[in-house]
Amino acid sequence: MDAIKENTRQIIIDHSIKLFSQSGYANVSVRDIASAVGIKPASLYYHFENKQTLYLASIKESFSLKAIVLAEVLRRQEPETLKLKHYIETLAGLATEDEPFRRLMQREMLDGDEKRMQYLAEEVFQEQFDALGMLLTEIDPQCDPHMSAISILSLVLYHLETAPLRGFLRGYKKEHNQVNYISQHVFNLLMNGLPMNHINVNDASETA
Amino acid sequence: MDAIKENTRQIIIDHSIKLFSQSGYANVSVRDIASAVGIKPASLYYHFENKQTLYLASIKESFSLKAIVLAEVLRRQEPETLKLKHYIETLAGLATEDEPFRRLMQREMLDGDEKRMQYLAEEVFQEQFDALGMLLTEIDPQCDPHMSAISILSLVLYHLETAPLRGFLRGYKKEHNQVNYISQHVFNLLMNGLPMNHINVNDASETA
DNA sequence: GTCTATAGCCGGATAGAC
DNA sequence: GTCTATCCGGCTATAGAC
Repeated sequence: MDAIKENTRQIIIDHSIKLFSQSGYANVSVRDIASAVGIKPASLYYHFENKQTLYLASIKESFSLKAIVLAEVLRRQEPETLKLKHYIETLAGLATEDEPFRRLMQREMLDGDEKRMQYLAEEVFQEQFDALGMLLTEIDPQCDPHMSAISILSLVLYHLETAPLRGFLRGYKKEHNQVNYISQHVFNLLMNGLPMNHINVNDASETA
Repeated sequence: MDAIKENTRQIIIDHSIKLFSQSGYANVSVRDIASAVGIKPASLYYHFENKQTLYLASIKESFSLKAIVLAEVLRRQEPETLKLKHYIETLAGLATEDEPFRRLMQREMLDGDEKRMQYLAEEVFQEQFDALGMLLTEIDPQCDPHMSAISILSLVLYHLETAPLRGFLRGYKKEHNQVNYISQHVFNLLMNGLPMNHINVNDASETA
């Protein structure tokens, strides 16, 4: 183990991830970060050119760590549906245990400029997104892998994203934020849809 | 003909909604808003106590308009599955046509404090959320209405939320952001689950 | 590498004329 | 109701000592 001696630069990034994800870029000052690290603001500029550079470094770091884990799950040799189940569980686990990461993602969807989006898509997510799409195509050869992949992600992540609001909505239980409960619900939905009599489905296709 | 003369207060709110949803609370200055309206910053303080008050007024205004439309759909006398189909289409339509609204929601999930969350949950969303849950319970009496309702919302809204990133991911097509395409995909998923070795895409050819 | 000190700017908000 | 003028605090970033 040689990675024990963390340098100041890494410590700064760690604190930045936490602070930026909690409050967003504009609401975190260089003073805040320096204070959290335990140095003076001026010292920060020895390690990073400016605030924006530090922010980008934080995002990159935070994102690439998760990518590795998810890619590994998709590479396993397992039956498709089981692999999907494990993927859902892993995704829910990662998103739950690392809330800062998830919030950074949410913020990027709102505030990320084109360049950053393209960078994230191509350099970070593309590979696993394709892999997930391929898995879904194996399960259903006629599916639209792009749409279906996003649907998987949405089902898992949106539950966590809306947690602050859901807590005040009727019918809320603590289990609704637990990895197992969410995974189970999502997997069931994907396997069976909303359980119902499929007799009348065609009625619903007509439009006035 | 008395509603034609919009007062300054309303004009300020309209511009605030747009600006806040585009850039977020911290990134919009009182000067920006005043400039957009065409008045001086000081004049703004005649109509609103401070920036925070103006922000809350904007949110409330923006949210309550949508609530009415969705509630109406759920009150109709229709077969359950058809009602669900219409709800999905309406939700997708609202979220697509009013992007500022959707972005304000996203931002509230990230930055809203407890008080604001509780206010939104109880005063704005509770009623329709319950109604949607009841509809889902009719479709599947054994479902968890809270989880299932969120799943519906997630499937529709997450596609739009991730649009900026998806555009750079392989397999992306323009249709993926269209109301009909999203509605159809979500409805099919809910009816049949993932392994849809099945029916139509023919119905999607309708023009809304 | 980290500090003190400070430049220079932009933010929210107020006072008071008209 | 809207204006001009201004206060004051917080922000990013830099200069230069140690």
